[in-house]
Amino acid sequence: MERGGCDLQGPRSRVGQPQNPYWTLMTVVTRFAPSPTGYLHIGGARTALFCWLYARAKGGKFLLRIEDTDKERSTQAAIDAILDGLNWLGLGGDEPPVLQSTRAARHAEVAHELVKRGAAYHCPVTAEELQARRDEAEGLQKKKAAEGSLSDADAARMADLLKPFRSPWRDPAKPVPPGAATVIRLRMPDTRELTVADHVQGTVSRAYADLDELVLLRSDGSPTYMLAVVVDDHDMGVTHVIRGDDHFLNTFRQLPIYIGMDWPQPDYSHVPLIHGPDGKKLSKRHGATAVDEYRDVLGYLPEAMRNYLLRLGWSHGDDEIIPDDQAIAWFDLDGLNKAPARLDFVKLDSVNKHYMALADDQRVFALWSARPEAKALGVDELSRIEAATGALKGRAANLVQFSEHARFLTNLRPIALEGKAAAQLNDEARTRLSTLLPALEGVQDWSEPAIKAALTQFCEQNSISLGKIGPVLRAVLTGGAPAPDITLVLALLGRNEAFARMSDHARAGG
RNA sequence: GGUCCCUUCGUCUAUCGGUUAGGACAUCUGGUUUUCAACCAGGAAAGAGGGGUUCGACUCCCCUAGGGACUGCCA
Repeated sequence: MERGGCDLQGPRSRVGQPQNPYWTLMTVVTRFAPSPTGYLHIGGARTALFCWLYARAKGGKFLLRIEDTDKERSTQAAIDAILDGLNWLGLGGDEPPVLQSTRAARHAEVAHELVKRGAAYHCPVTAEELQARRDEAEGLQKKKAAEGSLSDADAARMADLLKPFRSPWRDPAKPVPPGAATVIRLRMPDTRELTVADHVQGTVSRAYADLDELVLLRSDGSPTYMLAVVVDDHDMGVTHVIRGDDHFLNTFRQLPIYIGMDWPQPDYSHVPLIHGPDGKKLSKRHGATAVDEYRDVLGYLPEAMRNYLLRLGWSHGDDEIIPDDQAIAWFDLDGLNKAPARLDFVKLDSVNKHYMALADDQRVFALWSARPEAKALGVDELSRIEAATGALKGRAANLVQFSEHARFLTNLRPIALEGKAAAQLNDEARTRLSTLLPALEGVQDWSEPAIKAALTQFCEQNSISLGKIGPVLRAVLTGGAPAPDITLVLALLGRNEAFARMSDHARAGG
């Protein structure tokens, strides 16, 4: 092993004096480092959750860093959207977010230090030259695909081009032409291999010879991502890097920087990406990739999202419902799965339903009232629904369904009868309904128990079961919309609305 | 093309050489019932394929197939 990698025992045996106080104290520091490309991706949210949980589980710190080194693509709006998504999920950082762009000078300083130490060198090879090399390789690949085979010369040329890049200027004896614009390039050894002991991916080795000599500092003096992550992680005292496994191979590119600077290496965990229900990498085509859609459109609760996302790729025996405190107590890196998991909205629904039922009535109502369908309603209807929230929240899997379950409380008289509800309303039923009305009119206190008592009494006096009147009542009151217990429906609608709905149909039938 | 990774019921997963391969969601059947929902009971449902190693393999090794990541002066 090339003096690095990390062992599975936790923050690596930091040989020498730890240069960072956190390591001295063995305090865990994790970070989530999104690039501001517009919104918080659901997969990123899960990664953030893992980082957050691990920090909490170990009594450490969870930090945020915005990777905005690409100024072209970074906007304040995107940064705000990501922070907003994180905050909604309750995954705010323990310190204000670090903006990577503000640290360019420090990055450059490290690049020059690496040159001084011989771990990197100035290189005048241009991006265009490199691109030409890749283009030529691609051309030969296409030729091979088209013609089935290649001449020996072409095959050799292609093999050569496909090899990891080695600049002629890596040889210290070869002086850079005076005046030439240069980048600072990382020097990769030609022999030996690097080993990473990743908590998720296991112990994986890669030959240095398979690694490109990547650019650390661009010709304009700005740092590349590969340099910036390492410097920032080091300076921020990050002990545990938990990130998407699309970065796994990048680890092998970054480790030489730690080695060149003689910095202790962090512990790595590369978690698999989330796939769509069809098993393909999650993309916009699948719908909901941005977490704000889960909140604003799909109507899920943040605690449900945390629970669901946690179970996607992590497990603790047979446990499914894992509230935050339990998650913090149980979370560990070794419970993470290696294979990508698919998003399953049906399961998310069931988890969310659980948390909706537990949630405070006022909170559920407040969340629901922010939705567009709520904004279209009048004051009476809203207060009716507010009063019904406790009875309705446990019946819906999300706020969209909550709307559906609350529909019977909105004013739509005369109620249009749907499907089975219409079938209930025959002449006999109308007549019975008409005889019921006076009995209910006698109810002084329009409350659920009083209504129930009146209904029971009515059934006894007429020697019928509730089954004879219940379905009809339900039909005229709700039109077939989902609704709870019939006495509760009467109570929730309020005396006036209930009678109005009943009268509409009682009279119509004579 | 190269390097690396992945593969247990439809889905998320348990199992860490010996189990009737367990749980959850979904699904199906039955029950309860004032529609839908909820609830209760029960059922069906899995180790990608092929070779090894072993007394014994879902577990270890190899090959194949399928999927994925990386291969930028993007992050």
